[in-house]
Amino acid sequence: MRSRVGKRDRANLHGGEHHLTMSAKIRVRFAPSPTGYLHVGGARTALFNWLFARQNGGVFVLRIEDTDLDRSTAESEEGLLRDLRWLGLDWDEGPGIGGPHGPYRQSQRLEIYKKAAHLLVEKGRAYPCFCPEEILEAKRRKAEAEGLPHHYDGTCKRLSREEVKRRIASGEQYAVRMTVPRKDAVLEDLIRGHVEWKAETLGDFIIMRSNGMPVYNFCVVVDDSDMEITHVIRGDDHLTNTHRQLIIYEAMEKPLPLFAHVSMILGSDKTKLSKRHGTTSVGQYAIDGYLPEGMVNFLALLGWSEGNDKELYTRDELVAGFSLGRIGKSAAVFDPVKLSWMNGTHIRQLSPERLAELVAPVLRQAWPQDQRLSDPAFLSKAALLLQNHLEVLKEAPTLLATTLQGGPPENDEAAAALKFPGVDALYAAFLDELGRIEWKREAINEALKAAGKKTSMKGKGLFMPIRVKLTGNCHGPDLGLIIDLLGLEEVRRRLELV
RNA sequence: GGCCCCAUGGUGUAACCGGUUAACACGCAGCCCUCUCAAGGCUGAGAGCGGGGGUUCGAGUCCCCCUGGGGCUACCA
Repeated sequence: MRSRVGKRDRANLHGGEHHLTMSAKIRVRFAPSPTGYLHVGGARTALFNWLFARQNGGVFVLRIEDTDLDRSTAESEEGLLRDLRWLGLDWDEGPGIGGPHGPYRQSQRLEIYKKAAHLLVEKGRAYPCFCPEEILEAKRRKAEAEGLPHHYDGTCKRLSREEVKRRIASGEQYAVRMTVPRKDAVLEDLIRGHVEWKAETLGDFIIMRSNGMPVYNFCVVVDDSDMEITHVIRGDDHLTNTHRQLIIYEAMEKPLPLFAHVSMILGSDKTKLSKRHGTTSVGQYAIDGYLPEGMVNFLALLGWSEGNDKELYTRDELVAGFSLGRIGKSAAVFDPVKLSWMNGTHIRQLSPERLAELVAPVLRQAWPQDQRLSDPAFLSKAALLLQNHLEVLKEAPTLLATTLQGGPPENDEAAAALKFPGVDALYAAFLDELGRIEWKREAINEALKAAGKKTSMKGKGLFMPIRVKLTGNCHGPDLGLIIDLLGLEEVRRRLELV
């Protein structure tokens, strides 16, 4: 299905001005830093990249940005990969897979950055800077106090070739600084449209630290360029970084990718989404029994819409319907209530067998001793009974507790149902009917009706005593399903209990 | 402070190049279905499109200003 070309779709076509599009195969990347868990914002960025790649038969690259050695951990990286896999966002190149543009961890690409930086110095687009951090800091403070823009003053740019050579030879430590051209920068962003920065907004900035480690903005450009990324789809927080990156691209004489800056996800109070707003970790949602298809569906609609009323999507439908041009500009509030609802709709779409598979471990954890929970037929029936009641898998034990365990009336209302006149005759009649049928759902319902007829009970008077006697509760799933699940022996046991 | 981005009901979104009573979904209320609870169906309340100026016969949609929120401003990513 082709989506019609709207106002914003047209913005896509501006890509023609850039060098790296049309003929080249589409290549996108998700580049998280392994300094924590995968949060929903990152997941949504990854999803948009993945959808775009899959839709266009492109390549989805996963790159680990771990140049901050202090904060990056292996566990964090593993968690990231695990959660991405859980969401079904498989990558074509990256950790665990490899690919022609590796390595895919920045910590393993140090030589590449060094080479690139030296090349820029040789070309005169960057220069060594010997200024000690403390002095720079002091100058910055002073300028700030006076309310002036605090840009690097260019001290080391004016150094003579000989002096530079001498100081390097003498082992002096130095950073590498970009020479920022006196030229305004322009970005045609696929989502934000035309964005520009005045030249004087930016001073010469560092691309290699004096300890030899590259700086983020530099790595990104070197890697995206090296990995032949055609579309950089990333968070809004990188929009202003693009100014520096544009300058680096130009200095390196590398073709530009297209950029698409996606807005942030906010918490209920419209501030940046954080732990205090509730669960933000994708891994936690997995543990809590959300479905990846529910999560993906929900995330896709946070900032994107096909332009119609459709809200419930399968993965394939998302791949088919997605377009960068229809991503909105404004930040979106993460609404866990709607996520739960949406997850529920996806649970209802599952086959009872599939739901049984998913819910089995949760139930077994709640009742490790219950033998019935290893019987697929039993689980399937349990799933049937749960299906309209679950929003999240982990609710299953609570919902099933009274059915599985039975028990005395839970409150006065339930107790009252057991005192309806003639209930003992009803139990007996019902058990009698049950005893002579072939155990099938329709037959169970027939038996229920027949017992009602025999004892002149119907409606509440018929169902409630049996329901309460069986489960101790006057609310719950369809009574026929409960009886089918429990089986004749168990039903008999519970109904005969005095 | 400087620069950049954003702004439709409580929330997510829709409203094609400006032109019907601003639509859909979540949530909320009610009704129907029903043994109950859900699910499902239906109905309703809820925004006049952050505020103010323009442009126009006509603006949520274009322009300007303001306000609010967010981001960047580092030898963090």
